[in-house]
Amino acid sequence: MPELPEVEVTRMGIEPHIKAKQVSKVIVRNGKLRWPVPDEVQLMVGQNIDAVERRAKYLLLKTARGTAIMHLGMSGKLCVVDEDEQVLKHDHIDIVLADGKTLRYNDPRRFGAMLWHQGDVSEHKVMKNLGPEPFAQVFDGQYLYERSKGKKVPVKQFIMDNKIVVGVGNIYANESLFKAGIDPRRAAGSISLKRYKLLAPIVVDTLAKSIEQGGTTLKDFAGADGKPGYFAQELSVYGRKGENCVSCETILQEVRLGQRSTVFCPQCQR
DNA sequence: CGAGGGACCTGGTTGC
DNA sequence: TGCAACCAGGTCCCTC
Repeated sequence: MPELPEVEVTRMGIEPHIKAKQVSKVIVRNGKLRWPVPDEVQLMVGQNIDAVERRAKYLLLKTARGTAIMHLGMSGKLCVVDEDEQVLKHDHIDIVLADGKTLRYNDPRRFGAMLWHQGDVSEHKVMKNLGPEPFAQVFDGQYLYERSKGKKVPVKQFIMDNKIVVGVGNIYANESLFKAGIDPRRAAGSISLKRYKLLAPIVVDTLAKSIEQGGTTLKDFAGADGKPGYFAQELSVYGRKGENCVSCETILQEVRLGQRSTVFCPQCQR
């Protein structure tokens, strides 16, 4: 998937095409996503899309009647196409607009979701337990340090925990820990305030830089306009197991933490 | 409560 | 070339 930068790049890409537009039809070709797509999504029909927001890796399409909550899972994509654009394999949902454009959701693995919520979205079950946005004021080294106290979980899993901070996926967790010089296997609770004060802004900068560059292009990500992201060129450790550390030339090692591949430099990261 | 693992899916790559 | 095994950006949910 799309990690947070990819979701934000998607949001920025689709917003100008769908904001303030009226929905004329919602076509659900295959509603078997992570959760069944509820019939309530039809409540969008006739409504205007008032806002296109993001919370964590969820995209929120707000209307007066309720909010469509969308998640891209591991392989989801949203593109704006003409209504009569040929339907391809895995094009599961169309949100057709009155101006002839369509927001089209494609997701081979179907780990993504489309849900509907009336009222305050932050109360929805997928939203209510989320930690702060990395770009929020409260997210800093002090915050991470306080939350990490007593935790034995490896620091990489700690920063990927959505209850701690949202939006830090596998790529950016690997990259941020490398830049901060922290061994991803270390117990979260054993890391000093000083090091968390180094790490927090690095996480923020890494995500921000990736957003600026249009996300990271991996197997199947492209922005809403179909253009690939350029952040992949910036990756120091992710996907580079067995290659040389960009800083000290040591061979990068891989371990699995929480069943996720974790690449690090045993020399630079302590 | 925390830690650990399976589950959900398809498709691309790797290795025999 | 064929086919099985393994891997992938996420996150929920179960058991211990």
